[in-house]
Amino acid sequence: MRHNGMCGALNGNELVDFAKFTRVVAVAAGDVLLQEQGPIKSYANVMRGVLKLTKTMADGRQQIVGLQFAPDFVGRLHQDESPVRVEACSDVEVCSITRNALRHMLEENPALETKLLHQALREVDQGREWMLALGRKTAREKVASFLMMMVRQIDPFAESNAVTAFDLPLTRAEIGDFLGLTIGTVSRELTRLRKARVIQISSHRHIDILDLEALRQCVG
Amino acid sequence: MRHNGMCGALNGNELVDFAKFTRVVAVAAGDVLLQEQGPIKSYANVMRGVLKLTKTMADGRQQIVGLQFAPDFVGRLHQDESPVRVEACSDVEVCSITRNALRHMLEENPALETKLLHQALREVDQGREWMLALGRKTAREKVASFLMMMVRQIDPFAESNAVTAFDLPLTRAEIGDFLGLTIGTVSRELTRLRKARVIQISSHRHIDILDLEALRQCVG
DNA sequence: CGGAATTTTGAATATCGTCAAAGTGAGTGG
DNA sequence: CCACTCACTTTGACGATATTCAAAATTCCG
Repeated sequence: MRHNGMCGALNGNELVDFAKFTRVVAVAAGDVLLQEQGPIKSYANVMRGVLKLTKTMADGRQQIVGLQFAPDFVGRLHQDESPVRVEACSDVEVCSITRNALRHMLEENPALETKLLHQALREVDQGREWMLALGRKTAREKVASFLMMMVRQIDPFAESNAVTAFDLPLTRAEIGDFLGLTIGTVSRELTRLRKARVIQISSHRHIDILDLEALRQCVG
Repeated sequence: MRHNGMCGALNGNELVDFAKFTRVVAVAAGDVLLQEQGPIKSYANVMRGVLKLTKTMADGRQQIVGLQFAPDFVGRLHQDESPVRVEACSDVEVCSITRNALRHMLEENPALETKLLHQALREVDQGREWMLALGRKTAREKVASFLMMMVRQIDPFAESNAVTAFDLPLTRAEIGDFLGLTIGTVSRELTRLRKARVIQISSHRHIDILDLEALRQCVG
């Protein structure tokens, strides 16, 4: 069920080519892979860690418009400038490939384009899901939806009674930038969920889901 | 510069095939082409008119997550259920094609997949642009951004001093659903822009842009 | 011309933002 | 190992923006 990145479209020989053209790059938390409206010198695949895609207004207001996990493809195809800033939320490893090498691989390997189309369509769907949250959900529902998204990232088929635990890849400020809320509201709503015994929070980053069904109710 | 739909990828013979597999369908304002989570029996291209893509919550709250104009492709590829409801805002003509016929055409014609990838990437970009608006812009900025979007739909390169006029394809309620606002707030902000002599409104639907530069200032 | 639908406008309210202060935890260096 | 610092988070009081609900006005269409 889970998609498996560029490499999944390749056979033996192609994987050899792939290895020739790509290299693994370590990216530290906070490093910027692409600037908003900056040139796209290379593309990449996330191997490990979390990237955030952000858009910023002239006065500094910021919105996270996407999160990328392994094995997502990174970079805007068929465009010279990146429409978003791409920044590492955690330490990240990516598999980097130059524009030319990618173009070459696309020519050799039509299945790769199909792969990329699939990811683009998934990103469209995800974006629309979040548009509903941003436009119509309350702060409480937004925070609950975000937590549900994290749960699904761990276990797409989590049972209602499952107890899940994970570390948030984002700070409170980043969660706010993702949900269109301020840091204060995010913190208040998390506290509220904690006091309602829906979640448990350890050292700010670690979340235990105590009542997944209750969380589901909260998403609206 | 302007993209030209599925047909642009086809040569003479392929266009003949295309005509065999597709048929022009008239869709009245308010008609639903696809239900949210409904089956996708066919795909289409918008030939004329405006479609809205919406998502709805259990309690009826609604969000427009996309608008489609000619010559956009309609329908979620590689998925059996539509993630959005697709409804005609105005009387619309589409060029309809069955799933099987489209699959056949994609097999025959690799350039078509490239076309569809291009559109998907554009939709990702548009979605992200609106996520910024939904999450971070004020009501005033949202309404101004919407009007700017309409202007660009007419004339992508409108000059600062150009005087543009158009009919809104959406009701106030739909504009609200698009911007994550209530009908009242939309109306108030339009009134405000009118009183500031940035726009002029005739019979609710017709808009004259009196001061495009001022409108640009308002988008944030 | 008349009735329905849509839009505008107003008053009161709720939600979330702002600003500031206090609290917590991770990392550093003694 | 402890103390210190810095960044992040929590919490509180207050205020602004957008919502709700309702009534009046406008436009559309038969």
